[in-house]
Amino acid sequence: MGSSGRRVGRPRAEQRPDSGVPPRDELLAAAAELFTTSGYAATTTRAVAERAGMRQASMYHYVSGKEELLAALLESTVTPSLALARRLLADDSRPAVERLWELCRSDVELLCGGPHNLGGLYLLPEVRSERFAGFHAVRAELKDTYRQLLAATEAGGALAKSALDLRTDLVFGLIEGVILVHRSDPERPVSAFAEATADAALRIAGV
Amino acid sequence: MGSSGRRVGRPRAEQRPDSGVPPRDELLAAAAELFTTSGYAATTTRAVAERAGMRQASMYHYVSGKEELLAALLESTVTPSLALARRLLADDSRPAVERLWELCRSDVELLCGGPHNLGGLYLLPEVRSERFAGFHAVRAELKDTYRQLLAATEAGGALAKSALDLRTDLVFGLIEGVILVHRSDPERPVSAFAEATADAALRIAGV
DNA sequence: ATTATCTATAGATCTATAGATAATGC
DNA sequence: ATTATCTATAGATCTATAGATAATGC
Repeated sequence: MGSSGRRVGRPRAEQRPDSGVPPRDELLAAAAELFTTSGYAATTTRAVAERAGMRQASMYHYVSGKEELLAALLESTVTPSLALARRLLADDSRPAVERLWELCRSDVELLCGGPHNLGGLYLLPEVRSERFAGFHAVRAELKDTYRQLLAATEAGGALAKSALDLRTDLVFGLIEGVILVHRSDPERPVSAFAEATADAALRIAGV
Repeated sequence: MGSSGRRVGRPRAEQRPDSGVPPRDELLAAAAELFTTSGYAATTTRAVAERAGMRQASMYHYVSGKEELLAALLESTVTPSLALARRLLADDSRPAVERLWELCRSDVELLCGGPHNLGGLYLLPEVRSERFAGFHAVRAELKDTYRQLLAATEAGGALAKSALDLRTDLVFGLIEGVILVHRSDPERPVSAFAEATADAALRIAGV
């Protein structure tokens, strides 16, 4: 009954010590690593499955194909970020600048931290496809929260709509741009960098 | 003898009005468009060749394969930028802040302007490969020029090395980050955006 | 009986080469 | 003769399905 012990079904061809992680999650982790390193199109279902410890065909027992893996990974990156953004937006016990700073810091941490470079998924050309509409919707909402937080700051409240939109784009661009910085230098300690980026974001925002 | 008129060799299967552009350049343009839209791995040699008006196999008369196309495109994006950077670095008739601003502005213009989104090539995961060492070398030199210009500003001269490096990364990150901004909203007028980004870069730089 | 896996493979690619062909050049 | 192209295709994939197999569950 415990997590280890005998498992139903034919044993795997290559046995490994049971990690305790459900197979679907192992597939996701394998896909994350391979997609960010080699790209989506260049990653074969065989590579994903084998890295997750099973044969190529067995993958289809858990997912419908590569596309589902990418969709799930994308949403898992942006959803926690949006959750935090909403919490910060609602929390009026702290000044807006402070909350904006915190959102930036934590987004950089999310994009650059973690075992594999999850932010790197944003760079894949395939991501633009309509098939990932779910991800795009969440991301658009996240960006809108940046805009609202920015508007709620003292300096931000004075901006015309077009100026506010431009600053939002620049701030959001800086945050997503760190993915590229992180890609060229993955060794850099993340948390100091996240704080420095949040500082820079506020300077761009002019608040 | 003129550019139009009869051409040596078997005629193409699908004839088109002669564009006057050499076939290799047409292949490069086709590859640029397809690589940035669909990605490198997902773009087939057939798609490139056919968009350039020839059959798949004919492409090999001009290039050795896809890889050569990407290498050439990458270098063509970054080389003009480095040339300008060097000119600006040498020109001591103007204050360093002004020259840094100009470099930022013109890089954004280069990355986001142009017929196809050339900056989008930077986002391809394949670009990290050793095979594009030429591109990486030029890009590293470009980044170093940013650093030197930053160091030459009044405020920049006072920074410790580690602080200078961090600011360089942030500025360079912002500039490359505009590729992502431009990808989400390709309609935005480029030149105003380039100026706004250069302003933002100076604010990040703290100069 | 149910489940998780396996092996095998059909069908659909895609790349790069071989060899033929249809122009101009001399 | 030279050149730029073509058609055809071998060889190497890659995806997704079909059907077999080896566990546990009852």
